[in-house]
Amino acid sequence: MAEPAHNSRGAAQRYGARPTMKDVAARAGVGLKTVSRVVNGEPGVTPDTMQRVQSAIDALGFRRNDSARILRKGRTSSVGLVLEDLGDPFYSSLSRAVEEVARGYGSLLFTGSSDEDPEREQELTLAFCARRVDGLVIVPTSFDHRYLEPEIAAGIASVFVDRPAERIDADAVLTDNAGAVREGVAHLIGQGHRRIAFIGDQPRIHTASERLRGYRETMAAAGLPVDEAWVSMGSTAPERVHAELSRMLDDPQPVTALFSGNNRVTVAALRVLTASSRPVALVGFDDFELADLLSPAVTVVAQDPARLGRTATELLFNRLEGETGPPRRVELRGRLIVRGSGEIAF
Amino acid sequence: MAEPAHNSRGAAQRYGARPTMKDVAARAGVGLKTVSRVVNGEPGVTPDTMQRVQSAIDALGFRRNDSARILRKGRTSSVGLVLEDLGDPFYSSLSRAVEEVARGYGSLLFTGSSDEDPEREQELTLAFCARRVDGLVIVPTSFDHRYLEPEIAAGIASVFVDRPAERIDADAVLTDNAGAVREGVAHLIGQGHRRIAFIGDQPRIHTASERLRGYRETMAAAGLPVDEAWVSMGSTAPERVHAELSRMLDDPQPVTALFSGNNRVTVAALRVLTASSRPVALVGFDDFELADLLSPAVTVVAQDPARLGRTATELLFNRLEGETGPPRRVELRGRLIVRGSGEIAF
DNA sequence: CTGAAAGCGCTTACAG
DNA sequence: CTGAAAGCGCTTACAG
Repeated sequence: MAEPAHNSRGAAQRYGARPTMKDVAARAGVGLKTVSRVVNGEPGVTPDTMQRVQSAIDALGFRRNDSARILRKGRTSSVGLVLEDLGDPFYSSLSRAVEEVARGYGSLLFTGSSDEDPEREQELTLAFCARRVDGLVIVPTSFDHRYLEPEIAAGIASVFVDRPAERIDADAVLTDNAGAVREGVAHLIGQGHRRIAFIGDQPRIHTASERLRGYRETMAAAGLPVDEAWVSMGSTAPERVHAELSRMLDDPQPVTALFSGNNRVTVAALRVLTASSRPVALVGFDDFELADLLSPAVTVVAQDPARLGRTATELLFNRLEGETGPPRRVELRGRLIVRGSGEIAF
Repeated sequence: MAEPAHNSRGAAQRYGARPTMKDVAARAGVGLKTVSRVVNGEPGVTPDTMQRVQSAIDALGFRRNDSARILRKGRTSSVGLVLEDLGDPFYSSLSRAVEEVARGYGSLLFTGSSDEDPEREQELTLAFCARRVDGLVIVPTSFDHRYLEPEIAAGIASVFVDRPAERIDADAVLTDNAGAVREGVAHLIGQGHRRIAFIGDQPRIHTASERLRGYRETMAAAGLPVDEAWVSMGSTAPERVHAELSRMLDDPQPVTALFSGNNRVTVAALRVLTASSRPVALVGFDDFELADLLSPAVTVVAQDPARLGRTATELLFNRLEGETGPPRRVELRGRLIVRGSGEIAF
């Protein structure tokens, strides 16, 4: 990064311009501490003095430098949020909820996307720690969070959300993924389906493998065999989903229903199913906008991203306010929303 | 907010625990400056000394406090993003693009939602300024940005995006809203429509009034009268859109086409149109996921939120790297995407 | 009611 | 190659 420009007088142009409390004190003819009192609304200043200080503040365009304040005070009143992709609707709802709660506690929010890259997650998280955020809300992507141990020991609160921490014991707020999938798959079985496909995200992602587990358990409980050709885990890129689903549909013994492992898979699958001649039942994991307007409308197992974010952030601030006790794990239930696509009977 | 807990020894529990460079120096038996050199990878340290310092760092779990560093250096390597709603897909795409560019310049991102409340915009923006962000990217909602003048004078770069600044001269990256609407409305006229409705956001929002202007200009240019009953500006809450559109459709002389002023209006309108017995043409402002899967698929005038964010942030960093010159205004073109709903002829 | 001194944890500018 | 002193802009603890 470029350094700030300096002018010929050798003073930093950009930041040297900024008046400080010392400048205000000099102009108002008072001590530094008096300015500090006025700026922070502390009592014990004559109305007359206060007036003089305020005039100096206005004249100079002074604004307190919170970086300096933070250094002295300890608390930064900021929270870091690390997630997979700020641009994804699921995470943006979650983010907004985190923001609202943090705001209620007077905290500002740093956000960053890990892009499902463990190294990037770590880099971001530690950068937030270096800024001394009071706490972290993390949608983790890495397999080892021991890198956070010194930070946590030093007092940075952290709550994991959507997925649990790996190799450390930490607060986590999750959806009961396996349970939610069980409900969705059982629903398909209830409609008479026997050959049910499952297309999910990369198996190394905790939620993805949990959801797969829910699928397998439900099939097994119903005494239905699972042909491994019906199961596909990997990238949620549309091309891959298209290819896999097409393969399953073109089989001489095609699947008659699909459970899709997240909203990206659902959207990609919809494009294939719309083009398909044979009706195929679909239940998707995660709700999405307009699901009710498609034909057929899409049956989903919905998570509540805002609630995940809100719950996690409340937990974070409880910790910051001194709540001790062992790490907590909160599980939220998914909710089956019946709309049509999941009720296409076999 | 609660103050950090203090223990009975009177030391700050949370932050007192944190080792500093001084602690590292003491443990390694070197001077403070040597630690600083090692931490920052500066040259001129014996491998042996470096080794000793590194051991001390690891043993103590030291991480440089960037708040302190920032105070001394001037630059904070952070950017503040203020927008309407982090949870809205349009803005979350924009945010992600801002994040990517900022990351490329080594900057962290503060984000905050104004919720279309001018006071909240100002509060957030000035809070970011107090943290001494290097620059601001703002989707403005207030009618007067003179509150930013001292900050800008003091060197905080700022770029407005999606909507221009009011009452100050500042860099802005916008979509040519009126132009894009003209294209969409002309398209409807081309399909034979004469009674075309326009439902938009609150008229005090710049983009909303610009889009309305585009509608009126196109109708006028085509020599078509506009019945004021066809025009409705206000909240984009689904209930209001439902009521207004229903009113227009139930009229003895109903509208035969609708231009919807943004994605929230489009979504709300779709629910009404789906239930309508008579086919009504629709062109929406802003593209949205799955628009192509609805029946009919939805014709839109698309903006590129990621490009808006990227362009604005690039401009911001150009300024931070010393580009002077008068405020710039960049206008991006909208793009008509023909999918079906806009081609329902009269 | 008011203010001078010390210190938060770093970097800068300088000297050895 | 190494380090002591001063300072970034505030707040804290204390004295008057």
